[in-house]
Amino acid sequence: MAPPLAAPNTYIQQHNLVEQVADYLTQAIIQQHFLPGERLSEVQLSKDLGVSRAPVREAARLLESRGLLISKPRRGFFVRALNAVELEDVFDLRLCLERHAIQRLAERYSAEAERALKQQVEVLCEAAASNDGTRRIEEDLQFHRLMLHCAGNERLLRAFDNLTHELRLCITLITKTHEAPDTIATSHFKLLDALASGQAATCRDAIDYHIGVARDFVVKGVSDSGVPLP
Amino acid sequence: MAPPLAAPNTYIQQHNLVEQVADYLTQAIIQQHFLPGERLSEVQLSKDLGVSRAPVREAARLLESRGLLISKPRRGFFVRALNAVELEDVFDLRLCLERHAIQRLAERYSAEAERALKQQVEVLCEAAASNDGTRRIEEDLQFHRLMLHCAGNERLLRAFDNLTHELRLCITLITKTHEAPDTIATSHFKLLDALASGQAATCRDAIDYHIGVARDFVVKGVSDSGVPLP
DNA sequence: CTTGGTTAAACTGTCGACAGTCGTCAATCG
DNA sequence: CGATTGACGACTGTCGACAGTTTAACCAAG
Repeated sequence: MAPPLAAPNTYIQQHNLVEQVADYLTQAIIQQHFLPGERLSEVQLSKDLGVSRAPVREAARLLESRGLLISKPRRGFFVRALNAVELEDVFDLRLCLERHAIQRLAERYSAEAERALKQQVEVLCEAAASNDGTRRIEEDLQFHRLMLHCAGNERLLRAFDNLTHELRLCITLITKTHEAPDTIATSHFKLLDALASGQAATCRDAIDYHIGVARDFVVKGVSDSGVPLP
Repeated sequence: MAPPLAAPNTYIQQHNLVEQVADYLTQAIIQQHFLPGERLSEVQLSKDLGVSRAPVREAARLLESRGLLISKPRRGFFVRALNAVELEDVFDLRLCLERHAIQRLAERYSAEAERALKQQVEVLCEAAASNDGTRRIEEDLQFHRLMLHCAGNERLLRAFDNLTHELRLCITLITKTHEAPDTIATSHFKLLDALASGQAATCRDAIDYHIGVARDFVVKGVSDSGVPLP
């Protein structure tokens, strides 16, 4: 998939224009083809994608609700730029959600859930060994998403998905940096061990450490590169 | 404010049509002028409100992102109907968020925050003594919103706001039932006491009990009236 | 060279219209 | 009599256009 468009109407084809435009915009933003703080022109996007402004506007509103864009009245839509405080808040909320999820999951841990999670860790390990930074991160998020799914609260999962959309805003900044594959493997197996133990405190400690490492990693990646302040 | 419209264009006046339509729809839904599961006709709404379909569609998408509406492709927008499981999930997530918030707040509890919360409890007590069921609930929610605000994580507050939108879906069902004013007062003062104690465990127990009571109250109210299943 | 005001271009917010699709209802067939 | 199919009607998805506002450029004055 290659968002930046030369000739009009290469991707957008038929129905569900809103969803297609939203996907296009999402990819373009997380791949930083649109920079944080940049203004998106509705007419320009319409021309580039070969659609009218209506689906573009609705897609933009969708992304606004996901925190990828912000709209200023009579000004248009801008790519969201996370500052340090907001990034801290995002990880704090992620900690909140995952703590709760791992506790709920521990209460109802099944062989089926364990099997699914182990399988995803294997997929993640395989991705971790590759050079595709984006895939590595996506599979990592997918593991956590699966964990929240197995926790059995769909609403909790939705909140997590909303959060990951914002996470992806600054994910490209860390796709370059490699984390050792075995580090990733052991770090996730520790979560599985904690779940298998069934101890609430063990689970909490495990997820606290896990998210803490991830947060430091992203914060470091962001501060190492040039970044925003709204 | 009285959403159900007889003559066209009584409320909607000038700019910010999307927001105005969204407010109108929100009020109409939580006051059950549109019933759960009911289909909303874009053209009908356009006629009633005296605006075109574009702002109606965008407002509907906004409410969809808040969980008040759901869209079925080529079918339109429908008022969301929460079933028992989803309601349980909502309160579980609320517990998750408020547990985290009260812990964070306890870590940074200031005289200023205490004053603001106490003031809101007083407002709530006054509302509790009144006969306005909706106001009673809104002031209750406002107290919790203030608590999350004082916790210092804007993203956490946003997640809570999203959740309360869904809560309002079934709030009208319990506005009729009275909870004794002194019960409401003491129940919230207990939260303040827990915060003042600075003990994490005390705070957690207090919020667990508080949310548990609220959940039982709503669940009972819902099961007492006729209700949904998607 | 800077600064202030004025004008023009570009853009957003909104509107009405058209085409394709889905649901409904009635007529027909088994 | 029940099921199937066809046409009709209503509605959504999308489009191009207009009006008001914001932004940008340009010119003139200090």
